[in-house]
Amino acid sequence: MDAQLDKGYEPKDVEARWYAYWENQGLFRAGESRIPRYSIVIPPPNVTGVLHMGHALNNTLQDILCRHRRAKGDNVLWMPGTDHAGIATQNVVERQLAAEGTDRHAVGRDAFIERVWQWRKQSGGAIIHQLKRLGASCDWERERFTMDEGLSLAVRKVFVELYKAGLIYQGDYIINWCPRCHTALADLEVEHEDTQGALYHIEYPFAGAAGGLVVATTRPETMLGDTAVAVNPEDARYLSLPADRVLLPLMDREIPVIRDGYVETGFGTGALKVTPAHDPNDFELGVRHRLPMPKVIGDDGRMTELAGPYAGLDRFEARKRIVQDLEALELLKKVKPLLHGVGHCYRCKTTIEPNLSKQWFVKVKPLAEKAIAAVRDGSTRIIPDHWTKTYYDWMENIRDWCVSRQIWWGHRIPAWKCQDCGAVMVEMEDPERCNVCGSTDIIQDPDVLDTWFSSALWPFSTMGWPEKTELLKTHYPTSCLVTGFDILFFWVARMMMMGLWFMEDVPFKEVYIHALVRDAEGKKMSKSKGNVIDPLEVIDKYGCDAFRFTLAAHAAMGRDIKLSTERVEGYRHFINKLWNAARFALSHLDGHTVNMGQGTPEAVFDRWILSRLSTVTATVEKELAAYRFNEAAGALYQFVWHEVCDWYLEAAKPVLYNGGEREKAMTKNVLARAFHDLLILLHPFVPFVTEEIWGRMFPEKGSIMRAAYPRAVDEAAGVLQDADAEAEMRLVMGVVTAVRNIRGEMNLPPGAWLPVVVRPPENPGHDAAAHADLVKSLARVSAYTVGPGERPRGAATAVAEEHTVYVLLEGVIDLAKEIARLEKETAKVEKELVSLDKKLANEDFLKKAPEDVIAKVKGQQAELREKKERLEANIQKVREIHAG
RNA sequence: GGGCGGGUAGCUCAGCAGGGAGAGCAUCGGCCUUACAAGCCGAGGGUCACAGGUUCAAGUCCUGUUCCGCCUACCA
Repeated sequence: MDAQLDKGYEPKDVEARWYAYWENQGLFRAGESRIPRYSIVIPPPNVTGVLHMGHALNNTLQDILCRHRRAKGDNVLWMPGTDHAGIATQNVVERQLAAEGTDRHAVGRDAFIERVWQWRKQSGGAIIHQLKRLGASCDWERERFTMDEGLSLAVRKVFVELYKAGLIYQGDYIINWCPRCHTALADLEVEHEDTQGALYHIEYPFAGAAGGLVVATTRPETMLGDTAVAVNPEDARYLSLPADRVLLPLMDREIPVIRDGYVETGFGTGALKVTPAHDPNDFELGVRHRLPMPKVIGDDGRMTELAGPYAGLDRFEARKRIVQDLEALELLKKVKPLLHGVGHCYRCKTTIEPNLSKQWFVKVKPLAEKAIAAVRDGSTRIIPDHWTKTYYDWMENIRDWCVSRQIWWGHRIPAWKCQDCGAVMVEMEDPERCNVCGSTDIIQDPDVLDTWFSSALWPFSTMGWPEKTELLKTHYPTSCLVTGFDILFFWVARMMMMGLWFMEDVPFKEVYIHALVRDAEGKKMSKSKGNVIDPLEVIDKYGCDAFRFTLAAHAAMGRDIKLSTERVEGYRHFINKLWNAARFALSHLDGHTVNMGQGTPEAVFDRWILSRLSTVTATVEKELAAYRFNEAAGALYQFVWHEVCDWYLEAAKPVLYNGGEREKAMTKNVLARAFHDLLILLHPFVPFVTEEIWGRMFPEKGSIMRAAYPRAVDEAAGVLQDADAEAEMRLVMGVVTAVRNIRGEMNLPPGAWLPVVVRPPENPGHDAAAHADLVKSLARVSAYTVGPGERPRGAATAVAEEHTVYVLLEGVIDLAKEIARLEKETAKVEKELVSLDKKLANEDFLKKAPEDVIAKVKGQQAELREKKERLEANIQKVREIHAG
């Protein structure tokens, strides 16, 4: 491998090459040891899915955690896979069939399912490849699919056991029906959207009396299925009515007027038409008042034969016709525009039809109780904490979960019904005859289970449950779940319930809920808005590492990420900066036998960078442990760019170029050590570029993934921070910055070498002269004099770290300009000083504030006073010269 | 209706346990200084949404107001 680096970092081939290498070397494989172990199960993307920003963020964060723990020596399992996405996948294949001019009914159930498997084989794995492009270090050899044999067995066992425990039942209830997908949906799967509709006021004439009751509805077409009109028993308007029955218009059917406290007197007319088969509340009323429940809207969204003259019409067409007909009969009294929430299918956006139907339900209360308790007692911690409340709210108000779906692709419900005696059998083994009457005329329920039913088992079904596998023993419960809040209820809550019930332990110790990725304007990305940014395009254009670092750097807790490609571009600069720093380092390290552990560094900048390195190591550790990815990324960014590149490399240059052999070797050791540790720290965030640099810099060491993680604290040496080195460097940097500042403000030619004189305070903590060479090279100083004495003539002045810095400019200096500059600086100091003086003049402050705070403020005050005095003295001097 | 999050520099956002307001980008000035112009060196820029309160001290804690976003809910 060539040790020289190209001038710019070219991610493309680097990424492909290293990913293949990692995979081939088995570096993502989970090991056997139990302790310490770290495990995460991936939120399985839909098998139909393509990688979007949500996936990219989600998996980048998981990868950072996993690579970090792996580097620290933990046995890491990152379990990958996909779910079978029942409805979505079926839709895909049905579209294929439609294109061929056929449909699933013509093809038949078995052949259709065969087609789905075929599709999955050909194009179902797309997202897995895309996750690899992202650098995800999943243990791919363990990849699972919710329709795999083992996971299907788990689903069956769970269904059978819950059924036998009385926690799964079948019944006729109102469910959410998608007429397009032709299936029931769970309450969660309905998206409510405010829609501009209308409130139609319709008169139902009294039976055998004049006048009528006016009801108000947003869905006039449901009136065909009305079996009552309800009013509030307290409603003064309706206390006595001319008749207790009304005539249902258009249907010529008499229906009763019932009285029920559910009806709001304030809404509409206070009279509610009751359609038990097509509205959840009406259904409740229907049950309470024993009303008939005719279905007038069929499963295909068309009116049924019970809809009389409207039979066969599409539900929306029927609405129009009914409104027209009512108008003609002069029974339509009013139409008022109304903005109201309308449910839509989360898969196809079709308007949901509440429909009476026989479905399977999970009785979730008993499961939810355990799930609530586990979070309350801290067995599982939700981060950030405020989601805990949302979790409780939902769990505490949970309603039974409709799990049957009228589609073909999914886990078939293991229930058989005897056609002779009606007995229902739910068993692990397919029954051959009725276990009550012995009849062989038994039929399996045609429905399949909600995909989320199988996803709920993911943390243990992927590890081989119901077998008691080694993997389960080692890695369940998992350490952490990383996910977006959009599936907190769909998935997280349900995993908690199932995990606790079947494994008798939580599925994960911690749940980290991350933000949503939005577009630059803060809008949710969606295909229909056309504002989606394709992660793969971003990776192609800017490189995977730049993209990952952008995501990590913006993954602040509890806040959404507004992503734009400009930002990624900015972080590409960072990657390039790192690359070029490494290029520089390599040009000096190449051929040098590095003894990183040998010798004690002497040069102040060497000691300083190692001290800073230990600080950033500790910071990364602390922030990652708290899921503050942005803080960890920010600390690394700051360190690489503004400490290593801006100061360390520049400080090291004179030695590296012109130093003696011994000091050169020492600095090279430190340079190598700094990169060694830094690359390891950065690797979880930017795996590719770090591995590439590592390979060139330490070719004998193999993959960076096998390297020993740096320590923030050394057991033997204790704290690795070097306070003296840091203080000395602060002084050097202060003087250098002061000189540069003067150079800039006075518009001096940047190339010019300037003489500088430094007047130290009476008791300087460190000798400013000690690092004269450093100051000279960093600030382009020709002659550097430190010591007491008069103010030099014709000098520009600055104060740094209690030292007065004079840049000698005799002959060139514009004295008026210098006075202005110093006055500006003084004003700044004064402003700060005023607030400190005020604070210290306050007796309450002195009495009540903690001592360390007072000491700190006093110190600051003294420092600023000193600085102010020095500045003022110099203004005075310059004035004298100016005047004279 | 209920809940949650947010309003800090021109933009995007940090600010974790109250103690001298920060970063990146953008802007302005100066530089092709032998790792990097995807760069270097400087500079300017904020009534921390508004109003009260607690405190020696509030961007940070409390109350209210307002605006924005999201989730949730059976007023047809």
